[in-house]
Amino acid sequence: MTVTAEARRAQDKVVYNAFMAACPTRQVLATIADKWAALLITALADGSQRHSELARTVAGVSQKMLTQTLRVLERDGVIARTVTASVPVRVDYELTDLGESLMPILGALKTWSETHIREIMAARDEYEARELVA
Amino acid sequence: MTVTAEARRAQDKVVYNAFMAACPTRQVLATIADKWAALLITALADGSQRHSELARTVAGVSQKMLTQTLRVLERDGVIARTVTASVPVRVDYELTDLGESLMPILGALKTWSETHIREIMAARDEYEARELVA
DNA sequence: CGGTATCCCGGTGGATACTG
DNA sequence: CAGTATCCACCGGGATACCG
Repeated sequence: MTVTAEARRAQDKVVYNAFMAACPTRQVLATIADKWAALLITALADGSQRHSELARTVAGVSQKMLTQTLRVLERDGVIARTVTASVPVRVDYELTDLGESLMPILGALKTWSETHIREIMAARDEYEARELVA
Repeated sequence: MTVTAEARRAQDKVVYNAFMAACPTRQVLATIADKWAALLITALADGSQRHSELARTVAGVSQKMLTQTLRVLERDGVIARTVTASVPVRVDYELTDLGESLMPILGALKTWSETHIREIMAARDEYEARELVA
């Protein structure tokens, strides 16, 4: 019965969406685990930086993504944006307490990554090697 | 001078790419922080599961993304795939030692998320409120 | 200086159908 | 059951140009 199958899938989707929306970890990952966020947070761990400083610190980020990512982090209360009305304008970004509290986790992740990256690379090489046989 | 500006940007890009490729944390985030990976790893934390079990546990994932994500995790040595040649075929997935070693971090992330999700939500609401004024 | 606005390409990921 | 293949809509994100 096609109709009920479709209905079932639609229902699954609703349940799934509710699940996704409710899952705090997903929310947090969505905020801090995208292409630039973790890098920016880490960059700000050492102290506040101006927009242009961040652009240099996190080399390779485009204007657009820098601003966009900063907005999301500001929106979620991880960083604070301070505008100083001078000529030219000066904008500083710094971690909030919430942002600071994230550092231990990012630190642990960094440590784990540096410790295990070789294993991962080795696993990849091995996997590639097996692929060549097939 | 347009030429040098372009050359500069190209050079920045090379430096950036090298930086990205060399950064272990980025590699790890690319592996575990995508839409489904963290969910799958967490699902396997309680013990091995079959392909179809995972599909049910992580409700909402498509066949394609389930298989694709499992492949990446297998490739990076985070999970192990075991095929039992029977009829029908049986495929089990389980965490490797490397995958297990990831759990404390994922656990910490989960704890942090559950602890601070309210603050994040509050920050968002406040941000939205400010937006309305402007 | 610190942004917006616009264009557009490529990759992500969902839906569907088919295979061993 | 587990996986592959195809098609396609969507949007992430880079390049560029323009504003306050």
